[in-house]
Amino acid sequence: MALSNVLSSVNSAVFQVRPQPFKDCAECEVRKMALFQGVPYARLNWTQQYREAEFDVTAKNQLYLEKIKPRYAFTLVSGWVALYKTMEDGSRQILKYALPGDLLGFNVCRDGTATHSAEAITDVRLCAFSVENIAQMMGEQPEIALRLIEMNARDMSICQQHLVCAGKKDARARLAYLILETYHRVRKQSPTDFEAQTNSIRFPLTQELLGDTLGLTNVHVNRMLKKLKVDDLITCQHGRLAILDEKRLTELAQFDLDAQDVHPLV
Amino acid sequence: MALSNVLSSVNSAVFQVRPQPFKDCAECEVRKMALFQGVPYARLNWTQQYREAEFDVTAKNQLYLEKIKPRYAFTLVSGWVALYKTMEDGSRQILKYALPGDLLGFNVCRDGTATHSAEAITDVRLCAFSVENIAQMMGEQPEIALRLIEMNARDMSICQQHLVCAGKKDARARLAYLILETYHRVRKQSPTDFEAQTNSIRFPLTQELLGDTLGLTNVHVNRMLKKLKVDDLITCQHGRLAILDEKRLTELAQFDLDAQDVHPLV
DNA sequence: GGTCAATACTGATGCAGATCAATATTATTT
DNA sequence: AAATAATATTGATCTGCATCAGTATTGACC
Repeated sequence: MALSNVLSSVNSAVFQVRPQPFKDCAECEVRKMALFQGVPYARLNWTQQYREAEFDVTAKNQLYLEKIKPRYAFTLVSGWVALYKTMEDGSRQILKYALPGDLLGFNVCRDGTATHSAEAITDVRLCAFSVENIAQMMGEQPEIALRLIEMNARDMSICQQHLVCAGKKDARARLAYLILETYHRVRKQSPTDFEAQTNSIRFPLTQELLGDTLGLTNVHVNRMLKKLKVDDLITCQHGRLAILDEKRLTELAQFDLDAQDVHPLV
Repeated sequence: MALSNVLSSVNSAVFQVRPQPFKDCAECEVRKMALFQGVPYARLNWTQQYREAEFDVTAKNQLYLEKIKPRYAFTLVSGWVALYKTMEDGSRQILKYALPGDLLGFNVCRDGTATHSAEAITDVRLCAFSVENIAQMMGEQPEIALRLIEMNARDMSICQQHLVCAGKKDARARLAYLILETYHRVRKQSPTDFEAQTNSIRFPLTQELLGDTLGLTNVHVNRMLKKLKVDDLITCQHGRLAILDEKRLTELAQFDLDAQDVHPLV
């Protein structure tokens, strides 16, 4: 992706603020997966006050950009967001696809600028927290800090596994790994996007995005995807992906389901 | 490294318990870099009670192993530890080199088993916490939870940067990156291993270890290392590494010093 | 339904880094 | 100091994926 693409998005209107009033925390469909998971029901009017706004952002817009101070951290309510770092030559490495419940933009450089950029892959809805309020929020509610530690542990494990893929696996295994990881994450974090009948998930990732995630070219992703299809391991078309033979795919990918559910010792 | 190598280390005696009594937290040389950083001086007798033992472990022994329940989490007091995942073919991907102050073995799978293995690269000293006590410790002292979040943010950023290297950079840039990152980490976390005179650090990593970190063969690491030497960017011999031209090396590696110091929004 | 842009697909060729096979050097042990 | 093991170094060859250069298909918009 060209760098100009990123920069132009910033100058154009990125956010559409959702009409007030937005939903209460008590009615939030992702709270049980998100940062406020452990907050008792009776105290949700307390969490409420830290919510700044809800944003709806359409696909291909940037939520925040590397080297720029973000005004908000977000909980992703619905849709997919790609977090990525941009290289000097304008290409990018995708670090993670955020799914509903995930926390975005919480870690920054010492000067307050973002360490990476975030792009809406689909239309998304975001719950925004002003960066100024977060320290206070964390201090007042210890269960939030513990939940953050838990979410960090999971994210860390996922990142480490991607590193293993990049360092030690060939293109086909890496692709199979990403597919399986995504399949399991979607089932957990976005269950309405899973259809049991066909064992398939909504899958909005283009072959270029897959390449930017795996350190491969879109051309080579295409060839490996074809291999997985002709081997009757998956089907992938019209924005849906079906797992046809999870067992064989898991072996091929050296995918470890246990490592998807890592916890701190607390 | 062959898998048998790992397993044999477990069966042999791994730990030598250091003669009691061990140092107080108040005298600990790494506390200000470690998990107890924020604990007020007056309350260090409180942290004290959670420390289980001190261990001295000699180079090439394993501290804990993937898929096995560890009995302790550790703060590394001195020396270098490699954290790695083992592949089906017996090769390994090194995830991180732990340096003094780093916390080891804190994240585990749901069943309590380690997600990765840990090997002492040099002789090391460890401060051990029994896994049973950690939850209580974290609950009683909120500044410990916040410090953990901070350490997680830093580790996450480092892991993401390695992912970028593996996905987007050629062998020479990756090697240069690892060298610079290690150089800066050693200066901060193990200042006695830095010599300003020669701008050099203690560097116990073999070319095989470098390869296992970067997803390269030891043969290719050797060739790239030679390139960096003939270009007068570094010297590397007898367990020491000197940076001769940090500016050019930084450019070549696309190394970003800001990303070494990532913080949560608290 | 037609136009246009984005995405998917295919073939030919090139190269960075792996693999294989030694030899040389350095560190460790006796 | 000699023996041994570990690590480093070098050359020759091979290969997985990149690159280049298209064509085909799909989806979005008028």
